[in-house]
Amino acid sequence: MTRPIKSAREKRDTIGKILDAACEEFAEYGLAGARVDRLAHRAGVNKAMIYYHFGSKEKLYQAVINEHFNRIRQIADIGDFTGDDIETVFLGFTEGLHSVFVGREKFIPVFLREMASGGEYFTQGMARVIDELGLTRRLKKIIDEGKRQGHFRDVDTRQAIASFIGMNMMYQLTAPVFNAVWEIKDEKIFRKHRPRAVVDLFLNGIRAE
Amino acid sequence: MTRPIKSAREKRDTIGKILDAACEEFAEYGLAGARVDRLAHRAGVNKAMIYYHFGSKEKLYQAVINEHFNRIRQIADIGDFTGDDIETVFLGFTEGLHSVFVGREKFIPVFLREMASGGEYFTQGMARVIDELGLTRRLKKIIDEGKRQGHFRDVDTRQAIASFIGMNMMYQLTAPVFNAVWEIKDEKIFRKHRPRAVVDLFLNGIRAE
Amino acid sequence: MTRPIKSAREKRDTIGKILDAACEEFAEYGLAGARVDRLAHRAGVNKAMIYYHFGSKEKLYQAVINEHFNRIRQIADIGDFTGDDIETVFLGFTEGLHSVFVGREKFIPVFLREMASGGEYFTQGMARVIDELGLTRRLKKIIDEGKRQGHFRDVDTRQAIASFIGMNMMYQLTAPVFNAVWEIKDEKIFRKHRPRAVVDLFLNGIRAE
Amino acid sequence: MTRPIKSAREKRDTIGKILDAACEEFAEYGLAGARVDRLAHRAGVNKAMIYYHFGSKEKLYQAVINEHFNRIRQIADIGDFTGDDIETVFLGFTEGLHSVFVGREKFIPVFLREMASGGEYFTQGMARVIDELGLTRRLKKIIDEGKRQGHFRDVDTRQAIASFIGMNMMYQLTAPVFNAVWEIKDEKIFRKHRPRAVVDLFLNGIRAE
DNA sequence: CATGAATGAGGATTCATTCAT
DNA sequence: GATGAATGAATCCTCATTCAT
Repeated sequence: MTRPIKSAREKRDTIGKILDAACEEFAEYGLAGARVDRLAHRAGVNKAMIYYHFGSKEKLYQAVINEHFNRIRQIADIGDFTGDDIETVFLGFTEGLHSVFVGREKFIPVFLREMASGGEYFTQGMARVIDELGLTRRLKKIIDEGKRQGHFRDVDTRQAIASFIGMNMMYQLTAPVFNAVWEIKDEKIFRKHRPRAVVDLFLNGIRAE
Repeated sequence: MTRPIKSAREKRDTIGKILDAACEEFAEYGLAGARVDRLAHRAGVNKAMIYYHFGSKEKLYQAVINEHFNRIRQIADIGDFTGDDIETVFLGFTEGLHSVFVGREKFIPVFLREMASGGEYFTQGMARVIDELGLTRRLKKIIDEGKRQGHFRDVDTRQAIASFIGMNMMYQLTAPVFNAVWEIKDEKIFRKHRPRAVVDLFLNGIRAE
Repeated sequence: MTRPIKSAREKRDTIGKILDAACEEFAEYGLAGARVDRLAHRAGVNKAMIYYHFGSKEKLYQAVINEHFNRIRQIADIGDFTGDDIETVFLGFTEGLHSVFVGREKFIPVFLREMASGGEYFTQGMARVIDELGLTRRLKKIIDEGKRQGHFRDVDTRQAIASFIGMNMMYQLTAPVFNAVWEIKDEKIFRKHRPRAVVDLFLNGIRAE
Repeated sequence: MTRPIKSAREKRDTIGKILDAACEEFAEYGLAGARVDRLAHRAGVNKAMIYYHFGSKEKLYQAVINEHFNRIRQIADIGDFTGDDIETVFLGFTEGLHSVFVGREKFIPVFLREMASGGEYFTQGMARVIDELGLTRRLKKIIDEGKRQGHFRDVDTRQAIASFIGMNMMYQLTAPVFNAVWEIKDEKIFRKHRPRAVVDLFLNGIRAE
């Protein structure tokens, strides 16, 4: 006789609904501006459930961030970025960097605000995740290798990485403002062409003649 | 009997103290998280004075942003970015972009948070200021010119600009996290070398062989 | 197939565990301060069980008090306080008064708090229990008798009773504070000697020379 | 030109009103049962003022207790309890003990509940206050002296003190219940006669024949 | 009986803003 | 202009109680 127990899926439902609503709420208003009432309403759950499952607004906030870190981790193996064609390799990196927010655009404002407050927890989490993704090591290795083999000019590797990351992330993070300022009206197309444009510029920038 | 009247300098003092404290407070906590009590304490003035001079927390916030926009404007004419040497010209742009926050590092978190919330007021302000600086037009003009004269490859001008801005701004905006993630310990030196590295990479990236 | 049914003993176990935990919880925090969650945790039972068995926090509270009244009643006949030796008789009273809390020290704070709130239910319950014990009548009778027979001075009987009760109960009820204030470090010994000291003082106090 | 500043009296007014209302509220409901809303209403002040002046419900509670301690201290010198007539001396002690709550009957339930919860702060406060009053030392000294001079029997001094305190305090603290249980209907008269009755019983109890 | 989740009515506390002086 | 106190509308969080299984 099987006692019908709330399935894992149903359980996740309430918690999941809260997490989704939380990400939206925090994205729109920030931790301080988020209202638990509104958040609960958004999630369609009783306010007290938030405290039952997460303890406090802050802990819920961290849960949202953790959840995102975990999702990033799952992207980790999207490609191992190896291969003969250097262009393909860097396109791989670019895709990796872009995929961090794809499908989770809601998280971008949360990300920016965390940057703004420079929270320990977030900084460390980012460092850990990026380390796990191996981005740092792989990028460095490939560029250093290229320099040694004479394919790349003798640029400062760290500066090159900083530029590569900046080229890739900045538009993603600031698209709304960027579009307004630079009057980009065909955002979709612009986004589609972006990876190739970035890799093209970057590789030509460091390639030895 | 002389009624002691506060001098104009002293007057500005209170307002100035409030603005400075406000920038810090908003930087650390954001608009929603900022506390008028704490802000007043920081500024060393009575809380009611804030309302006397600025009317409300939000208006004070806008005053802080406006003040920053005005400072940027004053940098506008730092150089007209003309000259024969293309490298010098782009170094000029880079300096311009960097100077936006130099000496106003406290404002960066405010900036990031505004990016996050995508506030109309801020977006429009940014657009206006950048337009006034002529950054857009000048950059576009120079790149297009270069392409026409055959100095530059036939890259997508807008993508190139997006990359150039990203290279320049990203590190500035996210230095604390970036340093942690990429283990940059000599930030000062790294920052000093950054403009040259950026311009070098960018120009090599778009230059025709 | 035998359906396993909880035995009466096990049944009592849950109810008993709840009552014990309740006494502790109410003792430490009072009715208003008691938390049903914590109480359930203390008892090691599911919170809903408390409502299943007792209906509400208040009813559980009354159950705790009732249980204590019942225990007092069972002590009632510990002695019938008769006999020739007046000292033995009063020692009997003293023992009776002391036994009210012996082995139920946890109940003392509940008792004090009830005193504080002067609840009808409790006051009446106390009156009934004490009446059943016959304390009032017997004490009064013995003292009045003693006065008539010339063994006792012509003291005000009610005042004498109030003093006798006070001497007996006050230390019991306030031992922790009393010990701290009067620096009593050998509480055990002090308690052991207390009954004799009380009876000795009291009888000498009312005895005719 | 005198700037009219809120007088000390007026200042005390709000704080004083809160303290008075708090004593009542805490007396009736205890710390946990007290409601800040109701308390504020009782005091006729805005709820936020409680937090402005006291910080939290708990701190207000401590303020109430402290205030009472301070009042007790001010009674300290009501008499120096010296003189030839031993009866007068002990009447002095009795008055001292009674005066602790006279005019502050509202505080008694607070006192009882503190006894119940055995809070460090309270216990220590009581010890300190009583020490300052010199009750302990004086009582002990007088009884020991009396024993040495042969006026008193060789009773255990500490037990005698415990009895004396019990006789004096118990009725005060538990009057409502005591009256109900022992059917005391003329409380006023009973109270008036109490000090003499107590001293009479006590002195006869320890006096050498 | 037992359990984990759910609910709704509070309850403590905060905070932008205003007022009297 | 400057100050400390006052105000009222939130806002976070708790808790007794109930429900579905």
